[in-house]
Amino acid sequence: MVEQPSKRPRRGRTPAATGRTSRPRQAEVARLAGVSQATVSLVLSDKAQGSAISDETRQRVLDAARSLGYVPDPAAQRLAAVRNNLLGVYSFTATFPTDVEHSYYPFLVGVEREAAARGYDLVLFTGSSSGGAGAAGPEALNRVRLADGCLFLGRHVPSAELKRMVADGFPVVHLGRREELEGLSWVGADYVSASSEVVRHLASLGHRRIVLIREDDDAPASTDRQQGFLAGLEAAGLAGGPDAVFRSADPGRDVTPDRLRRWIAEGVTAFVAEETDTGNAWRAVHAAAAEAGLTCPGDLSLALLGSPPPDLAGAAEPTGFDVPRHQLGAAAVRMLASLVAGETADEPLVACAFRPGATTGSPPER
Amino acid sequence: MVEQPSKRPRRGRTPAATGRTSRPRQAEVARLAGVSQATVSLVLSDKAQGSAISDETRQRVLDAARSLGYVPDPAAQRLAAVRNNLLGVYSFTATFPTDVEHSYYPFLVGVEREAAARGYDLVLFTGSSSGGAGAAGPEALNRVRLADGCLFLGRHVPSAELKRMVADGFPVVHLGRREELEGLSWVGADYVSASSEVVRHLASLGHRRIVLIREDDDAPASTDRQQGFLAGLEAAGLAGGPDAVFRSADPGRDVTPDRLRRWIAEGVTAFVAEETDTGNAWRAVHAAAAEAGLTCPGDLSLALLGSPPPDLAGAAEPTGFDVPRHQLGAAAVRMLASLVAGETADEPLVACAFRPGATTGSPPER
DNA sequence: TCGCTCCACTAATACGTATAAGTAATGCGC
DNA sequence: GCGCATTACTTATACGTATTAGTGGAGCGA
Repeated sequence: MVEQPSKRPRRGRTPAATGRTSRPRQAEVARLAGVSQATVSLVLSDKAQGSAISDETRQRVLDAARSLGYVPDPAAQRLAAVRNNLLGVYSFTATFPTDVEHSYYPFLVGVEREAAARGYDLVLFTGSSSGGAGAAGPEALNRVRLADGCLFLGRHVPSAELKRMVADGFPVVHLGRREELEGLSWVGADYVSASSEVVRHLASLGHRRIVLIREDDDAPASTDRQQGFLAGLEAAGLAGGPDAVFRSADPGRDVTPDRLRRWIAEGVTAFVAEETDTGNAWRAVHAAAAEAGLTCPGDLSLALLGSPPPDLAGAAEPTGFDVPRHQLGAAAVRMLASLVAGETADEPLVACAFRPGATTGSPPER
Repeated sequence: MVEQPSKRPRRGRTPAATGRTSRPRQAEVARLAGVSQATVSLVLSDKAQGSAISDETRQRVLDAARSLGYVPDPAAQRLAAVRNNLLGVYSFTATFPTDVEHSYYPFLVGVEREAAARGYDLVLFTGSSSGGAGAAGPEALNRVRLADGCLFLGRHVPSAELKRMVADGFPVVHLGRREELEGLSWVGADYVSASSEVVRHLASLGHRRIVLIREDDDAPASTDRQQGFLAGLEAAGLAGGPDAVFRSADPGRDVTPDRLRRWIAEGVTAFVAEETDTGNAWRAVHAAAAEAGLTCPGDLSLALLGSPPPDLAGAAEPTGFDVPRHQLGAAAVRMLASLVAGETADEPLVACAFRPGATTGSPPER
C-alpha cells in the first residue's frame, strides 16, 4: 500500500500551527494495527453490545493504541456522539467561589465525588467574563455545550438562557429549587419538612408561642422555610398569623434586646431564625439574647433553620437541621446523569437531617 | 426546492435524545437567508480578511442568525478550526481552590480579567476526579484540548503529560517557573531580583549581617528567593556562606527566642523570611521576636519576601515585596494567547514591587 | 451445493464549522 | 470585444470520532 499523502498541512497557517505533530488519531492506530478506523472506535469504546470483535484483533488494537499513546479528542467525541463523559458546572459568581465559599464549596465536594463515581469528569464554567468578545451574550452560556450536560449553581441564572437549553434538549440541572421554569430539572433541600420538624420539636417541648426571624429576601430557600414553619405551627395546633413571622431587611438593627424582651413579655418562648448567606438573622437573635442577659436554653429557646455562619460556629450547637450539601451535590449529579442517559429525572428533594443541638429546652415556668 | 428530508433522527436512540430539537446550525441560518452555509460562516466569523461579502448579504445573514437565535457549537468550532476562543485553566487541587484559596485566587482574578479583555472565555478543569472511568490516566488531562490552549496552576503538574502536550503543539503555559521541561512556556515572578533588592535595602540601612529563614522545600519559588538573597549579599559586599541561610522543616519549632538572641549576639541585625503557602517562616520569626521581647524596627529588622499569611495581615506592614499576582495571571494569559496565535512567547518574568513597610530600620547601636 | 445464519470486520456517513479552491458575474483598460 | 482583475459567492473538503449499514467468508442443516 502506498503511503497516504497525508494531505493535512492545512492548518499550517500560523507558524506555530505549522509544526503541530498533533497526537495520533484513531486512523493512525488503525493503520498500525492493520484494521479500519471503525474497528478502532469499536474496540476503544468497548461497547460490549454485540461486540463481534475477535479477542486477537481487540488486543492488537489496544496494543497499538497504547504504543502510540492514543487519547481521544473530546471535541470530536462530543460532536460525533453527543457524549464525551464531561459534565459542566456553571457558577455565576465571578471566577472561583470565594465569598460564597462556605455555601458553595460543600456542594461541589458532593458534585465531584459523585461525578467521579459515575465516570464523569467535570468542566467548570464561570459566569463573569463580561467584557470580552465572546462574552456577555448568549454565547457565554453556550460554551457549556462542550459537555454532555450542565449543572447550574447560584441565584442569578438567567431564565431565558436556561429555558433555551431546556428547549433544545440540552441536559440541565439547577442546584436549588426552581419551579417557575417549566421543564427545568432541579434538586433542592426539603426545607419545608425540615422547618416543620423543628417547630414540632419546639412544640413537643411545650412551647406555645414561637416566632420566626427572617430576612427580607424572597429566595425559594427563604419562602420554603417560612412555609414549613407555618405548617409546623398549624400541625401543632399553634397560632400562625402575621405575628408569628418577623421579617426584617436588617435583623441586626431591628432585633434588639428590647424587642426580644417585649416578645417574651407577650408570651413568646422560642425563636427560630432562618439561615442565609449572611447568617444575619441568627446572629441578630443570638446577640440580642446575650445582650439582654437571657440564657439560652433556660430563659428562651432558639433554633436555626440551617447551619450557623462561620463566626458563630464556635458557640453552642444550635437546634435545627443540617442542609445536606454533599448529598445535594451528589443528587444533582445523579439527576444530570439520568438526563444525559435519556432517563427521566427522579425525586428532586433531599431531606435535611434534624440536629437536636443545645439551644432548646422546655419553656421557663411562669 | 423540495424540503430536504432532514435525515437526522440518528441520535434518536435514547428516549430523551429522540426529541432533541437541537438548536439551529449554520445550515438553517443559510437556508433562511438564502445563502450557502459557507457564507454564513464567513459572515459570522467576521474575518475582515478580504471578506468580500456584500453588506446586504451580510445583513440578511445576521438577521437570520438573530431571528433563529443561532449560537455556534464550540465543539465543532474547535474541531474545524483549532480555535474556539476558550482558554482552559487547569488546577491540580481538587475542585475549587480552598486551602490554597489565598494564594491562588488573586492569580485567577488576573487571569480572568485579561482573558475577558482579549475576548476569551475560560473553562476550568480540576485535577481530582480520580476514581471515575474517564479519570486517572492521561485522559483526565486530555480534556483540556477542548480549549484553544491551557494554563496550568500548581506544583504537582505531571511532567510527562505536560511534555506530551507541548510536543503535540498544544499551547500550554505554566503559572510558575518551570524550566526543567524543555519547551514548556511559563510565567513567574522575578523573586531573584526582588529578594536581592530587599537585601540591598537592608544593607543601605546599615545592616552587615543578615540571615534568611526558609522552609525545607525545594520549590523554585524558594530557591529563587535564596538565590536572590545571596546575590544581594554579594552585591552589597556582605558575607554569604552557609551561615547566612537558616533552613528548617519546622521554623515554628526551630526559630526560638533563644535562637534569635544567639543570632543577635553573633552580630546579626536583620532577618529575612521567605513566603510560603503556610507562612511558617515569617510567623516563626515574628513570634520569636515578640516572645524574646524584642521590638521590631528598634532591636532588629525583619523583612518578608512576599506577603504575610492572613492571620498576620493585621500586624505592622512587613518590609519586603508584593508578588504581583494579578499581573502574573494576566501575563500568563497574554503568553497563552500569543502561543495560540502562533506567535512566540515573550518575557516570562514579572517584576515584584518593593514594599518599604515598617519592620526595618537602622541596626541598633552597639 | 444452495440457502441461511453468524461472525468479524469495513465502508460510508454524520456531527457542525472553517476554509481553500473554484466559479459566475461585473468592471475596466485598451 | 478580449483579457484580466475583482467581487461575491458556492462547492468541496477537512477536522476526529461514532455508528449504521453493509460485505465477504465460514459453518451448517437439508
